[in-house]
Amino acid sequence: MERKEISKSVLKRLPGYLAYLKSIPDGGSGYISATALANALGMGEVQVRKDLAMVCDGGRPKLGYPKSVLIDDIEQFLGYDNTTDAVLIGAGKLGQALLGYSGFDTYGLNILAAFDVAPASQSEGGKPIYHISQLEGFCRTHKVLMGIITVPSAYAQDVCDQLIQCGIKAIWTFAPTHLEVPPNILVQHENMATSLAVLSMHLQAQIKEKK
Amino acid sequence: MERKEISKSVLKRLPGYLAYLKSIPDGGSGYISATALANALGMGEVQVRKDLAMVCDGGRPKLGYPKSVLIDDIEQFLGYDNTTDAVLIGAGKLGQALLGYSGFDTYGLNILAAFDVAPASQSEGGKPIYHISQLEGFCRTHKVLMGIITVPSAYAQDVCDQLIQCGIKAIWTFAPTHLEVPPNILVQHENMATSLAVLSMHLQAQIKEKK
DNA sequence: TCCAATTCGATATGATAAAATCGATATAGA
DNA sequence: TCTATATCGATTTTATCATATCGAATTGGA
Repeated sequence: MERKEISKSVLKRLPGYLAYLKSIPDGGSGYISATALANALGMGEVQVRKDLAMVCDGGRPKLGYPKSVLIDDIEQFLGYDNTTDAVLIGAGKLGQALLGYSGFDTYGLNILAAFDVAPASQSEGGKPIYHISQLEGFCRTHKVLMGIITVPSAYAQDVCDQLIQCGIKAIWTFAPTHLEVPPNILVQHENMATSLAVLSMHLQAQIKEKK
Repeated sequence: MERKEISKSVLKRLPGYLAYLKSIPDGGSGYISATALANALGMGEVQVRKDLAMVCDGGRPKLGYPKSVLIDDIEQFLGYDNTTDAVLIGAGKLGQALLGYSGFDTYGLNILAAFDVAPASQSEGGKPIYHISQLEGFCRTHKVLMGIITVPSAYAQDVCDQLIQCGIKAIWTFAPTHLEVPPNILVQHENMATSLAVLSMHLQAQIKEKK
């Protein structure tokens, strides 16, 4: 499957398909249809089919797609097959939670080490925690391209600048603040505030409705 | 400002404006223009203006919006002024990190307690951790409407069903799996997998480009 | 062998969101 | 007081995404 331009919205749905495909047992025909996937995940079947067509070819009428091939294709497309190394800045509670989470390797993410201004606990979940001053040296020698920011908002921009200085190209931030970066750097906000906004809006609507 | 139908994409941008507005010092004219906001956050000025028009009226030509009024209006719109109570299920590392995070009260979220099958540490960051069997009683007495799921994927659907049983109307889940719920329940995925997908896609493109 | 059922793939339509354009208004400075 | 300018607010245009429709293909059973 050659690589096409893909829209971000398709990209964001792919992990969902993948998780579901992996969750169903191996028995049965070994085939899965777009229709079945759509029903299971509560989506439109056309959308699923179009999404799958982006990453995989060889869907057969009446049968669907071979499950194992489909899984492989999505994983390959998402880059789960070759791991990317990352560093994490900010070894607070959230930082340590991420550092200790063992599930990232299935997504092809490997957090090499954490950095902090006060590296209290030396090693959390097998991963080392260094002083922030060692960041640049570490990134250069390991050719790290991704940085994860879990520091308070006030320091996020500082850390962000440092990471870029170290040659980082992609930043995953949990700080609820805007980060100013050059155009070739990608910033992905894990924005809890937006999620909460959506949720509380829903609750407000529900409460209002009841009156 | 009366409440209109608002699109989800607008809703998701509002916290960003709010965070920026709060971050700038109080000095100056006390006014902020949509143009200035757009430049600061790297967005189109028309979009910002339209978004603000949804939640606030009284922008004045040549000056912009009064900053303090704007902040209040957005906060009120997002429901940050009246707190919503929530329970958290799964007191693992991530669960405890969320439980101990003190920043949620600024978003109007108040996590009352956590529940787990094995409530090892009794009380994390001042919040109690109970056994899962006490969930329903607790939710009923406190009239809790929001649940936060931080259990492994395998148990997520179970927990989700229990929460709905307890009268929960909105669910915030960190488990990377699809949840089946009745139509009146809102599920908000904090989907780390999708964020990673976007990031790793960017890195792949960058690496490819360099060749 | 033939037919019905199901699914794929492509095309067309519709909805939604972003961007551009334009006139109106109020402010600041001359 | 008058004029130039910056900003708002509304309208229109464009682009993007989601949904619906239709024909082609293949399988499984009659």
